[in-house]
Amino acid sequence: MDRTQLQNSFEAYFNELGYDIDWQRLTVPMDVHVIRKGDYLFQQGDFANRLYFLHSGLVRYVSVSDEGKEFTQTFAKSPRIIGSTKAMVTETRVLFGIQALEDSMVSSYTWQAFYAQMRHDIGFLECYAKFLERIFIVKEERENAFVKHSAERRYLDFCAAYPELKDSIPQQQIASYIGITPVALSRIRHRLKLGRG
Amino acid sequence: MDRTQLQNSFEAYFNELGYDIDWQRLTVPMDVHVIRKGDYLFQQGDFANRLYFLHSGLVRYVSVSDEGKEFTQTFAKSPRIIGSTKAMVTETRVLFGIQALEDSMVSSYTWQAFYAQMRHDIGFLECYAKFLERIFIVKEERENAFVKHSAERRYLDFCAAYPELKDSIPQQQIASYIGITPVALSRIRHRLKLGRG
DNA sequence: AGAAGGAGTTAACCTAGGTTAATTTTTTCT
DNA sequence: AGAAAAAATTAACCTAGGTTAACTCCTTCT
Repeated sequence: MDRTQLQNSFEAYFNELGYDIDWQRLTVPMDVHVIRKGDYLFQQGDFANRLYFLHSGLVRYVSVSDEGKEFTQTFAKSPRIIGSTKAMVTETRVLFGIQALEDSMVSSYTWQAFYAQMRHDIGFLECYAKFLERIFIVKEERENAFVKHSAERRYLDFCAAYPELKDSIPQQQIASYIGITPVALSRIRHRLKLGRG
Repeated sequence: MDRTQLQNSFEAYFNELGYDIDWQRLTVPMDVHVIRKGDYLFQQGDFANRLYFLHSGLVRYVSVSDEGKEFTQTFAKSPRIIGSTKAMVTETRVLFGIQALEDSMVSSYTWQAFYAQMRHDIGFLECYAKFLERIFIVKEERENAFVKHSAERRYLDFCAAYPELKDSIPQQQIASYIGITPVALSRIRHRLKLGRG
C-alpha cells in the first residue's frame, strides 16, 4: 500500500462525514504502522498524541485496572479514525491501549502538526466537530446502557448492534466489553439458551 | 437580566474557550427560561433540540431507568453550555432530563438555526470542537472510573472533584451520581468514618 | 409551635455477578 | 494428525451492593 492508496481510504472516510479533504495542502509527515493480530498499536500509559487512521482490520480499545483486569471500551472496524482524543488534545498519558484483533494497517500524523495545518480549513473543522459529536454520542449511549440495563440486556444489545462481531471474536472480549467476567457471560448464555429452548 | 447581560456571560464562556464571538451576526431568536429549584428545564423523552446556556444556578442531568430508578449523569454549574448534544444533533428524544438544584437562569437557541449561522465562522467551529473534546473527555474519564474503581473509590473521587457540592446537595444525589443507592452510600460513609476514627 | 414530609442511618435479608478451580471444547502450531 | 495452548463451560462458594423496613433527624410549611 503506497501513500496514495492510504490517502484514498482516508479521503473516503472524510467524504462520508461531508468533507472534501485537500491533501495537497497537507505537508505533515505520515507514518504507516502494520500491526499483527494480538499486537498493540500503543499501550495504556503511553503518550499517544497522534491521529491514527485504521485503513484495514479490526481493533479494540483495552483498559486494564489496577488489579490487572481487562476491560474493552470500544471495538473499531476500518475505515475509521482511532486513538485517544484525550491524549491527543491534552498531551496526557492514554487511559487504554489499542490491540489488533485482525492484522491491521494504520497510518498516523502528529496531532499537533496535523491540527496546526487543518484548523484553518473550515470544512475540516466542521467534519472534526461531526466526528466528535459522533464519538460523544456513542459514549453517552454506552453510559446509559451501563447504568440502566442488566448484563443480560447489555449482551443482547451487543449481539444486535454487532452481529458480525458476535461470532468472530472470543467471548471473553465480549464479556469485557459489556463489563462482566467470561464466567458470568457463560452463565447468561446458558440461561438464555434454556429460556429459548 | 436583559439580553445584553445574558450575552455577556455567554461571551465570557466562549472567550474562555478561546473565541471572540460576534453577537452582531447572530440574528436567531433567543428564549429565556427561569427554573425554580427542583423544576425541570426539559424531561427525559422530550425533543430538546436546543442549545441551552446556563447563566446562573446549578443543574443535574437525570436519567431514569425502566424500573423508575434515578441516575445522575452530570452536575453542571453556571456559566456553561448545557443540553443534550445527541438530541440537538440527531433530532432524537433526549435520554435524560435537566433538573435545577438551585434557582437557575437559562437562555436558549434552536440548534439548527444557531448552527446554520455559526457554521460559517471558523472561530466558532474551533471553539465548538474544543467544547466537544472537553465533554467527550469527561465522559471517557467517567467510563474509566465506573469500570475500574469501586463505589467507595468513586465516592472519594467525587468528594475530591466537587468539594463545593459534597456538602451542599442531598446525599442521595451523590449516590445516584456514583451509581449506587443512598443506603449503600450511607454504609460506605459509615465504613470510612470507622477507618479514619 | 406542631405537623408532615424529606433525608439519612441502621439492620436483616437477597441476588447478580465475582472468584477459584476442575473439565471439556476449540484453536493453533509444528 | 497430534500436542499444546487457549477458550468456554460448569459447579461451589463469596461479596458488594440492592431491597425493604423501622427509626431518627432535620427542614419546611401552616
